[in-house]
Amino acid sequence: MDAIFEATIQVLSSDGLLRLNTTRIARRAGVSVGTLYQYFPNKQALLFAVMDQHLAMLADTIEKTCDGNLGATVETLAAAVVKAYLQAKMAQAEISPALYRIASELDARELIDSTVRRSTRAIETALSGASDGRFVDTNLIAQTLTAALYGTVPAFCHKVLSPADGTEAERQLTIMFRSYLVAQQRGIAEIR
Amino acid sequence: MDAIFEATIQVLSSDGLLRLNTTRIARRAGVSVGTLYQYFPNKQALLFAVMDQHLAMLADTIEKTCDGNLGATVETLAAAVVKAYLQAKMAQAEISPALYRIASELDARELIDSTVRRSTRAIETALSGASDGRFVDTNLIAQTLTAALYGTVPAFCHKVLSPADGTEAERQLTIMFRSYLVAQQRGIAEIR
Amino acid sequence: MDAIFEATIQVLSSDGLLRLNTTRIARRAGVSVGTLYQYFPNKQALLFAVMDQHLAMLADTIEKTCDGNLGATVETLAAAVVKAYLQAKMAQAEISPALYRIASELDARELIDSTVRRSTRAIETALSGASDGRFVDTNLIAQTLTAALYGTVPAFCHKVLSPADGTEAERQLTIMFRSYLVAQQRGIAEIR
Amino acid sequence: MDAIFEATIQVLSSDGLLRLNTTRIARRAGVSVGTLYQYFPNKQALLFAVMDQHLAMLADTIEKTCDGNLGATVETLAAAVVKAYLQAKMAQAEISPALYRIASELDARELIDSTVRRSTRAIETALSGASDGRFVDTNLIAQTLTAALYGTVPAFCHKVLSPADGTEAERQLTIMFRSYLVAQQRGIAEIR
DNA sequence: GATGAATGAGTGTTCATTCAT
DNA sequence: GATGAATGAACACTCATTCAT
Repeated sequence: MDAIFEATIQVLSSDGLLRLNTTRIARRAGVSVGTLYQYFPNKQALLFAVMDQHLAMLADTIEKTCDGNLGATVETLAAAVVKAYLQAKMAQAEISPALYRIASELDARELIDSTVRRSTRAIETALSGASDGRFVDTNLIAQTLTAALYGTVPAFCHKVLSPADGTEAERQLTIMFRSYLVAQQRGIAEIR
Repeated sequence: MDAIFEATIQVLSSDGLLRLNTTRIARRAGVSVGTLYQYFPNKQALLFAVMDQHLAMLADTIEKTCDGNLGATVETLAAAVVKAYLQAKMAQAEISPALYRIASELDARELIDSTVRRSTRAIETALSGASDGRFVDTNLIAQTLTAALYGTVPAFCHKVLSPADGTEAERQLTIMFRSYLVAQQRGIAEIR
Repeated sequence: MDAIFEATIQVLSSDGLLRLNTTRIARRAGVSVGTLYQYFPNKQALLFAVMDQHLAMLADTIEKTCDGNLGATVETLAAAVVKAYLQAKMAQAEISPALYRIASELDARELIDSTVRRSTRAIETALSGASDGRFVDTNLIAQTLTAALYGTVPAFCHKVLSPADGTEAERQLTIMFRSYLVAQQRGIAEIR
Repeated sequence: MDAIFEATIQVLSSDGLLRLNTTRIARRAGVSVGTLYQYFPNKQALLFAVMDQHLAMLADTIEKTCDGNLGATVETLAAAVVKAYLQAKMAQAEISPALYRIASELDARELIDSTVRRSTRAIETALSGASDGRFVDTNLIAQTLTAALYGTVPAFCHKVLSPADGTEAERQLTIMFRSYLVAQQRGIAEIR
């Protein structure tokens, strides 16, 4: 069962999306196709489940980080979120690129949206509760950060996956997010 | 020929990746499968060509924008790049999501990398030549901006595609890039 | 055990021949597949047994009716056989169409032949012992009646299943059989 | 194309319903599966088409015979219909039993009903126009004859298929139908 | 004796690709 | 150069049957 999850990732990573078929997954998992179909009604459902698990983990990570930084400064928050997200990604380094290949295969739109919405909400809440926070449109800012986070990291992917570059990526993203948030605060100040 | 390109995009948009087969593409293009195979050695090559066209256009856009802003301030540059990239994306609004679906299908890694590299180089050159520029690691900054640009926009995709939200996305991204660049400049100042 | 028989009929009636699989039968019968296979060596044997039961019942019905009408006139006999057969069929109205679907699935040829032979023999005996009987080829006539009986009723099937039409079918078949037998008797008379 | 029709019948006859799969049909027809699927959208459609062809031929036969015997006596009509139907069946001796196996596989109900209805209507018209005809309920009688014809012959099937027995079967059925019709006419006379 | 998870051969169907016309 | 019928390998999925518990 978990073996099937694991096998799906492995096959996807090593053989690619085109060679990802139920027989191969089953063989790699050390079971028969029949067994696979006893646990998942069809291929789509399996891929969906794998996606779901990964995305839920990412959203959890961000939520926990945000919850743990209520009352902190926005700079601290930005650093914490970037760090947590990157760590989560790197912990599943092999899975991640594979999943981006699945995502399109069938309608993960809903799934992704829900993950993004959870993260956006968590970040928004954290920004609202920041010790030094004050933003005109907290929701918009949260959306922007989420998009940048979820989008930029995969774009960085091959670089990010090696520890050294991961650290560098974290530094740059943190600087970017921090300066963006500060700019938005200053924006308010300027408006006043 | 261009009809085939066009048809590929259309089929992908309307029927999805799963129903994207050569017969359908040929029919939509108003030619026979045989004809299709006279222009492209195989399906992969066709998809590759379609991808290539789109990515080359994006890289061209960024290069032109960078070339056109040599000597400008980094703030002007940031705004110009964001604006140009978004405009290019929105001009091909229908194509874009379709292509992200293709990208995984076959090894577009190389193709994407080359596009990203072209853009990174162009941005790097522009930053070096900026009237107010001075950065410790211009290349790293250019990489970060490119990743954020190429990654964040698709993540924003469904929002970005409507003109109104497109404008908002542009504003936020511009703010983010500007503040990031300024922060990096200040970083140098602080180091001194 | 009887539950399995019952379940087979039910599944066949409600889900159709294509969805008739051992797992479904077992579940409907409230037992496990394993249990099913402890009573029947394979699916074929199960279907065979179900068929057998039904056909044996039909043959029994005809035999009993024939035995009970030894010495009666051929007209009485004809009426009695038609009535008995129709009653037996209608008593198992739901089963009957289902079984005709099974029949082809596996070699029920032998089974059906044996049933038909039993019925033919019973009818032949009854005709020979009829108070007013005298036929040139009793066996041929018995065969014809059996074929007409076993064949026509299913052909009538959807109509026959409603009581009203059942009565009408009975009337017509009785008339047909009676007049056929009388014609055969008259044939002998004419030959003399 | 006709080769596929032919192959379907052959496979059905020689290998049985259970071994009737598209691959086998294609191979026997001397084409590839792909070709088969270029002419028939799916297996069901193929079987349906084969059924349709056969049933339409039977209904045609009966209609033509009835049309050709307008104004004849009911006795002549009965003999003609039985003869024509048997000839049609025997001409396709191999097909016939095979098709009865298909019939149940999927919803041929409609198809069969339509054939039966066509035949019933033709017989009814012929009875109405018979030179010596006069029946209380022509439709009911036509229905009964159709059911007896369509039902009894297959029940006779293995016997009917050899010429000698075919002749005997024809004699008996003719006697049965003739006497049935005469009995119905007499019924009217008696009522008067 | 009962269970039901595991098996894997077998099925219907699709689709990239070829090649005779 | 254009065509599109033909191909057949490959896939998702089913289900009769087994066997360890």
